[in-house]
Amino acid sequence: MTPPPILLAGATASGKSALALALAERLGAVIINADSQQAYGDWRILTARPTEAEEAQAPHRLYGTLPFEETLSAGDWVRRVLSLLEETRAAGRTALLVGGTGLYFRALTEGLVALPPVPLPIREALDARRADDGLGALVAELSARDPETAAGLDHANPARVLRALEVLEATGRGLAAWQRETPPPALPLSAAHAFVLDGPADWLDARIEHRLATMLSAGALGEVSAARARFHDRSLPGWRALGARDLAAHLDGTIPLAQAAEAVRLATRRYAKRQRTWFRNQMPAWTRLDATAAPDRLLQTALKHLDT
RNA sequence: AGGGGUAUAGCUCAGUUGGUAGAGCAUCGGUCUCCAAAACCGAGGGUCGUGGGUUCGAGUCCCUCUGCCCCUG
Repeated sequence: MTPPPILLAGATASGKSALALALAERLGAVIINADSQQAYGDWRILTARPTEAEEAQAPHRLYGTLPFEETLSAGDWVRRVLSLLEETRAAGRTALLVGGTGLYFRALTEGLVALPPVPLPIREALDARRADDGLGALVAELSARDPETAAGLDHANPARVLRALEVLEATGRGLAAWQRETPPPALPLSAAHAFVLDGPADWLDARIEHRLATMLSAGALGEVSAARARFHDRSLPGWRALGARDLAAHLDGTIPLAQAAEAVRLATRRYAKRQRTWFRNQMPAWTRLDATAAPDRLLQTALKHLDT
């Protein structure tokens, strides 16, 4: 019988890739990416994606496959993961999902509304209206047409308001109505081993700083430079990777490297904070692993939890 | 050395004709049902460089000293 999938979440720079690799080698597992940015083919150094050498040590899936112009929505990710789970099960291997995108894990383990994709023109039209008329007008419209969804929404948050409207436009039904019919999760927590790798904030800060230096000396600027030459539109999804725009600005000659590096450091810290808040409050049932433990010890602890 | 300027939150700065201080960023906490390395919400924090003076009352006016910046020698 195939062992249940293992889920490993952790803030950026917490050391989850290293633990995942050690676990995968030990268990013969297939590592599956659960990180929105490491999916991009054009980023490797910048997103701390596993190196080719590391990828050679165990099978890696969903890394570096996404085009720069595209995004990997939670639904996209779950669909791809489901077929990969099927594949690993058929091969009799353990699936090891590793990443820092909390929403992906939630969609997988708690279920996601079965909504058809929203046509791009609808989304673009709403973006344009927001720019012209302002968010307030859109909130007013939503409140009038779909009061139920509007009632439970943060009216100051453009992303939420736009999402509610685009669903209404595309399907003729309100988001709240759809959400009542959320199907059961594809992979409930009870059918998996779920870990959160976490350590103290200052410990993580030091790791972030150190990793940034490593990235820069490993050629992060060259990577950004290549993207800069190919993708002129800085609003493309691929440019959302932390540090991409800051380093590109330095290459543009707009800001000195030290300033760009500091901006990247801050952005990364803020991101790590959001991740830790999510893990702390949205994933209470996940088993905590002490990220500050020595690698061997960390591996042993994880294996021990898997035995039971 | 002389002349001028400046000193307010961790940082950059606002503080109107004197009425015991604000913003942005940072920090901390939180939200999150598919653009999520996204998009948002909230909170804490300042003996206003030092010592004196004027005044009912001084970040705000006057003087002293100290630090920093500019100009002249």
